Amino acid sequence: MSVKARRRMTAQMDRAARVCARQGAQLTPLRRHVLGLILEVGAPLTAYQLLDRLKLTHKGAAPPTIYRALDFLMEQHLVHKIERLNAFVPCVEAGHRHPAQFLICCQCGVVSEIENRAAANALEHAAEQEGFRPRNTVVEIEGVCAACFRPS
Amino acid sequence: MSVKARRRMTAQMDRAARVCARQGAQLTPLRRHVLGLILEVGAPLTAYQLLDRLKLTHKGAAPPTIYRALDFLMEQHLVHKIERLNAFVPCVEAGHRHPAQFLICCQCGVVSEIENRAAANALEHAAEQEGFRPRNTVVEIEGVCAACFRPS
DNA sequence: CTTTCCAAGCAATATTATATCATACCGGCC
DNA sequence: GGCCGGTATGATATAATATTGCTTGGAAAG
Ligand SMILES: [Zn+2]
Ligand SMILES: [Zn+2]
Ligand SMILES: [Zn+2]
Ligand SMILES: [Zn+2]
Repeated sequence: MSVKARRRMTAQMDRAARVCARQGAQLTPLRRHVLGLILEVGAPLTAYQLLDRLKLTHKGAAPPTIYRALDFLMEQHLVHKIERLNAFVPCVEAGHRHPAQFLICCQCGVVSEIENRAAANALEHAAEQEGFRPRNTVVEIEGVCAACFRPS
Repeated sequence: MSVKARRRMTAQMDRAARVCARQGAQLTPLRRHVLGLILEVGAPLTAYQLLDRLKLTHKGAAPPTIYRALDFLMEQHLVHKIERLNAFVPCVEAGHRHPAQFLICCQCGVVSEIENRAAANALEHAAEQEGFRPRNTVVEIEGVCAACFRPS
């Protein structure tokens, strides 16, 4: 892991701590550790992949351990679940509830979160035209990322 | 099941038959039966719910039976999977590949598929801005439907 | 008739997620 | 100190979802 990446990770962790403090939520060592695993890998990880990593340092971790931590982190808007992959990624704009939009490359597996207001607005409009009140919007776009399309 | 609903179902089944014929795909009795189960219920059903129903008339059906049928039906664009629910619904515009957009009511559970070009275009645009080539776009909007919001 | 292909049967297993009950810890409070 | 209520975690079991591998049978192609 590069110095740069480590610095970014620390910044994200600090941010997470502030977010939780603001909400009166407890970012316990365990939850912090799980968030750390998600941040350091930088790729979508399934609950059981996280569990395996957690077990290395946290003997006795079991499925509920990881799922509870993930539930907490999702409630605090620190991580997202990618439904198509049953995998979890850090939120790029941690701490705010916002419509989730993901680009999922089916060649290299990279998932990137985008925040496109125009698209979010269009979707909200579409829902309202049906008399529907959106609460939680998820967009998952599978395709080929720029890097894979032009393997320069 | 009402007469009207039955007629609609027959029409959808006929359409499915035409779609498959056009593709040289075999809508076998088993696959047809599974599609029928999905059409007649009109609510999202999980694979195992479908399996239970299938077993009533098709002794010996097992998980692969239903998953294979569902895979086929999805390939033919006759049904969609709702990732958030691990459940399957008929496609309202059967037979065409198209961006999937769903409104999921968290109160009554109703899922309705919409086809909003503006939103689809906005999303495609958003992806292309990142140099991403979308292949398969899924939108799942959870919220409160008109009926539940105004329980007149 | 033989080969080929594909759907379906069948058994086992893998993966993902939750239920339940017990224990530990931390604060306020008497 | 001793108790109490709330929250986080430990521990075990089980539920729910999905896939793999191998076999069989029947129809279509050659
Ligand atoms: Zn986010
Ligand atoms: Zn890629
Ligand atoms: Zn559709
Ligand atoms: Zn509703």
